Amino acid sequence: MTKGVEGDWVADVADRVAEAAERRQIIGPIVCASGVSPSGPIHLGNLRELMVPHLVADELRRRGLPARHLLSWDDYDRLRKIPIEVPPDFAKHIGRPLTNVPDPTGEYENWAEHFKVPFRVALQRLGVEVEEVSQTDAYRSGAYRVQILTAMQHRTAIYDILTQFRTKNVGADDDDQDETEDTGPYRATYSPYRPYCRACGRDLTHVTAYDDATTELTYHCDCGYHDVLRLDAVDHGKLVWKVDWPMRWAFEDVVFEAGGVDHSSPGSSFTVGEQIVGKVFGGDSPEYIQYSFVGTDGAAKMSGSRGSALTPSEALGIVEPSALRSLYCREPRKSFTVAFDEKICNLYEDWDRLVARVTQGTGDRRERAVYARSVATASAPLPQTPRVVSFRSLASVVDITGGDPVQLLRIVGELLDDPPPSSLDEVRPRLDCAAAWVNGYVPADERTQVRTEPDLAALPSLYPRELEAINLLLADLETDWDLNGLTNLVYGVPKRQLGLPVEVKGRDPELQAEQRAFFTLLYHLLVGRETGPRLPTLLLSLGPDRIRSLLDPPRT
RNA sequence: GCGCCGGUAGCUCAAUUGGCAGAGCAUUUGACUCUUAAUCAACAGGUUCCGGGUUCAAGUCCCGGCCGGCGCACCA
Repeated sequence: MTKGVEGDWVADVADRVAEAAERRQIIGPIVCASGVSPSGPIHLGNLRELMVPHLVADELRRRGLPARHLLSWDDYDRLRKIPIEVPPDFAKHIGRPLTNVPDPTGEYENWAEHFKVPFRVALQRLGVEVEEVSQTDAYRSGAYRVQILTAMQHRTAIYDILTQFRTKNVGADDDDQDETEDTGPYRATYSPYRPYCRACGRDLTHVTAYDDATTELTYHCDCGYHDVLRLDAVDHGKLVWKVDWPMRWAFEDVVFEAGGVDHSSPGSSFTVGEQIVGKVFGGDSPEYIQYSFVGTDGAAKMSGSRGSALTPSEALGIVEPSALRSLYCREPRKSFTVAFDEKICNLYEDWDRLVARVTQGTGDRRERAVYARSVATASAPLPQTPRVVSFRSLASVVDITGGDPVQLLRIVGELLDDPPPSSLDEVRPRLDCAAAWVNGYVPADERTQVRTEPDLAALPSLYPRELEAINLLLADLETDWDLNGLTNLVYGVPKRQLGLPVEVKGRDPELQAEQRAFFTLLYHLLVGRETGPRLPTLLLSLGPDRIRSLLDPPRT
């Protein structure tokens, strides 16, 4: 057996899962399952639903144990609500399966696909390999027909299990004692199977009768339609969630699955499912761990149906895949946030520090584990930025150069040691992340905006002394066109105006005041603000022509 | 009502199977021709929420509280 990674929760869970697989005498690959409803943008919280089983499956594979990672798309779920940006007439689709609702943008074949596609791309970039199962396909093809009939046979038992956990009285208000004696009105007609109406396609249906002998199910729909289905022949509905989930455990022989806290509370789907899988489907419940929400910034939870939810694709636009993976290596029970604001710099610093410690051999066990799981999967390494420049620096450089490739290459060369980069590809993808972040997430008033036109209001009214300073600057602008030369030049101009030799150092108050005034003048004329990036860097990135056009425009 | 997570330096958080409580930012001091969240070095910073218990040893494990966050209760 190959050796896996040790020293973290993933290894512990993998131990448990491997033992369970052996105990259950599973032959063939160990199934780790994820389930996602593509009802809205699939956000960074949902990604944890994938990443936790992924890491476990990946650890099993590292140990040489075959593992499958299933992604069940809950795309046969009903459309529940429509986001504000969608045309209101989509309300008519509420109650229909997500795969039966058109994509509002018209881009993809249906509503579900619209959200699946970008998520798939993100998974691929993160090195997460899954086998997708569409619940729509599974239900419609009759794959679960036997399980549905089984559930209907045991519908009263299912009702009683559900009742056991109920704390809110719905039917008769007896006390909690005699659930099995419950004869409330719901028990007699309870159906764990919910048909989609064959007239209107929605699930506003009410099951009124079921005949065990013929498997004939009678329902009526709020649309006015009445109908009878034979469940052993017709596939036009699904099991309710709390039954559907354990059914899949049995159907797929799931050995590991993770769930959010909302599924893990008592009376919620997992605790209920644990009983149903055994009593109804004769299967085992999977090894299970719960995970907490992933937020952005301070928000502890993101709602999938709000516009503010940020997705893995959006995150991957600004965070390198390995750095993002490293976040999901944290204890699943602990919630964390992904920074889209300026804290993203800390995120990168933490990641760079971790990489440095591990590659220098000073990292501890846990750090080595996080590193190992972040930079590669059992099957392949993830792409890395070849030469590391701090994200903060890159963002700043992108900001002041406006992304100009020539300027970028030169300044990045200044930031790197030893051999200068031959191409910007050496700092990609991080450079692209920094650019995307600056352009997409930094508020306009925090960005450096170089004037596009010279300040014609200010230029003519400059004091002679200010004009002189600018002329001194422009006269020697290209004499030493590099960071050092420009540094000496900008600091030297005020010295020359004061009649001081340019070599003087030290802190003459008069000189300092003069320098400050000069800098402020330049900032006003170049970027229209009191301050800005370090002047030498700024000048370097603007280039002589641009500087001249802003400081010494051709008079007309 | 039930469940989960958290409470550690001024702030944000680390701390592996129990093993000398640690970083970043901020503060202070010094250096940098110095203006921007693109420097460097050093000093300082603690009753780990409270009360018990187990242990040679507890931030960590157990019991009981307090405070905060999130979730669940026949919706998927």
